[in-house]
Amino acid sequence: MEGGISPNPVDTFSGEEHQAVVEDSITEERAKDKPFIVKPCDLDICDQSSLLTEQVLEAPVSNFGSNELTSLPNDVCLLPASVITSECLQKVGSAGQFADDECKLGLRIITQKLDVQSSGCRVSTGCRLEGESEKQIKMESKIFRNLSISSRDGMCGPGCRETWERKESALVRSSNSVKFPSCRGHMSCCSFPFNSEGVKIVTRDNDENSSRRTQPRNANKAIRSLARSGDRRIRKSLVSKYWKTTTNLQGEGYNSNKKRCSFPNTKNRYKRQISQRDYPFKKRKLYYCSSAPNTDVIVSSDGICSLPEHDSKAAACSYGSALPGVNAAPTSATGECSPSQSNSHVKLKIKSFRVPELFIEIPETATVGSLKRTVMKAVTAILGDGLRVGMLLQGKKIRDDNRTLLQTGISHDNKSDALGFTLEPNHTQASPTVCPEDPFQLPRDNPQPLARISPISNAVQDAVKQGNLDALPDLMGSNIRNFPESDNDSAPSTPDMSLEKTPTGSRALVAVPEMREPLAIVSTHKSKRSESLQRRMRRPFTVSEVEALVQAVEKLGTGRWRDVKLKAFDNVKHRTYVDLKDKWKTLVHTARISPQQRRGEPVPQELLDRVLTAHAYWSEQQTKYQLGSQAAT
DNA sequence: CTTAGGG
DNA sequence: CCCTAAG
Repeated sequence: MEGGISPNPVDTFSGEEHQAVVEDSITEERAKDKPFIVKPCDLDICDQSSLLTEQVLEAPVSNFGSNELTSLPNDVCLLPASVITSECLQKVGSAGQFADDECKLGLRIITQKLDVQSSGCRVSTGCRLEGESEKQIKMESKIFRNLSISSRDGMCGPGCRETWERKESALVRSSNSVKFPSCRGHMSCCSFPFNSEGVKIVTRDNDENSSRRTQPRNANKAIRSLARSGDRRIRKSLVSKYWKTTTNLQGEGYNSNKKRCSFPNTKNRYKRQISQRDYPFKKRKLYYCSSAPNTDVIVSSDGICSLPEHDSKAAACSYGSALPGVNAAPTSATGECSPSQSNSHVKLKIKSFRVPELFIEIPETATVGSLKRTVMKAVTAILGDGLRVGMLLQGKKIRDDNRTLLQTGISHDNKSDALGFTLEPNHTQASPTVCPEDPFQLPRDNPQPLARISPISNAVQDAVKQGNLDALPDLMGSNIRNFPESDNDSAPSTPDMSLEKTPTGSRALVAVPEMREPLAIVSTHKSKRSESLQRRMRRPFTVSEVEALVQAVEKLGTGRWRDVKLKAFDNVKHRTYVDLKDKWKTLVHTARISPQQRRGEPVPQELLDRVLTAHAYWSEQQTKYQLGSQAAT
């Protein structure tokens, strides 16, 4: 677990001095219900020639209690970890707008934790800076520091730990170079395709493993095409979610990190991307590493109940207004905190939310200002959409908001760990925060849940899939159900409970008073931007799909994929005509090889025969046509 | 945007 | 599936 992780929080600092500073400054604000202090401050590191340590830790921190930054409307926001991303960033973001139009805004998020001294605690603070535009800024010795405090390891769930481990990634700024040792725990990859002025920002999906692309291709079309058409879309990619500066630039921590991190030669690719500025950035699977739920949730029958009664109710209600219907149920035996009603109530304790990460990839030659701006853009872009809550049960995403908890399988006697909550971007909201001329701004497309989950086979998911299923052509017949097990693309359209819809949703989260482990990390979730950068999820063709394809091709031929699409796969968003063309290609290949060499779901020989037949026929037709046209000329 | 092909 | 060149 050492992978780039500093076992001792203090290691990330230059010494006890800083530790002390942090401690002191935090003490005042320390409060259980105020795990975080989010405060935009006028931290202008641009003119500093000294180590950031001072500015980051002393100046800002000291200001917390002194109201020196009263110029900002929301200069101090106390927020629980659960909302660090949404609320915090929003606050910060909005404040930032007021703070300084010159973009000399320093965003600082300090996590307060009571157990700083406890073993396993890690202290770090996030410093997100928004800077001037292209102006080259000299800050030879500036350091960005990421600072946050985690709780005791013992209190952290797996996900939590991972989160913190990744924190180790640091950004070290020294001399004229910016290093992004983005080692993230066990993750073995980091990429820093820095080249010129390009900047990439990508938010990494926590569930990227599930290799799911949320956005239906069609939905992306506009964007993609837009991008393709040579727009000024700037591609941002991932790099490191945490930018930390270590006072000891040459410190072991840094070096070790550096060693551990390989810097894949993404230069070429980056170059290409820059030049094209349009195509989805191909994220490597290496990035997909986290599969843990975003939250540590305890659904208990053992009396754990950290939510105030009203919150519990609210939460319950927001999950489908199911409980009201269950009236006769007796109070759970262990319901110490159970509401005074006779219903069976599910008691939830959301220990914390782990939010998605924000990766930023920026050339070493980029200016500090551009980096700041980049971060700001990313943050504001996310903020614009707000967040919504997602829910996982047994690792599967629950999309049907209308189901009752019972129907979904959540009952008062549920086992813990079954539930998971996620904060997802809520793309239904308009975002007014982004500057119009912002070159980094991306079009807002459909919602992109932060957390992807693996195929959902649950009945709960069926409803979600309806859209696609319904779209299937009748020729699919009864095989309709065989279609892509998980059409996650439909997720966005699912009326997930959103913060707006569930008045108590966000409030409840905020209300959690005893957040002992502020796991929340300052980061942005995946934005539309990244969406298009992600590889689509693999969706093997089902037999029925193959049949539909074959049938369509038999009739239309092999050169009219668009028509094929329209005929047999219209409304099947995730199958593009290119996909169909590719599939036909593979079908032909499959049909030609021996059955033993075939992989995947076996395609009935009958279909393969038809494939060959149709292929031969249409090839002949094409040949004839070509010969004919040649003769004509 | 579509096609057609290579990767 | 992705990415492109071409049309």
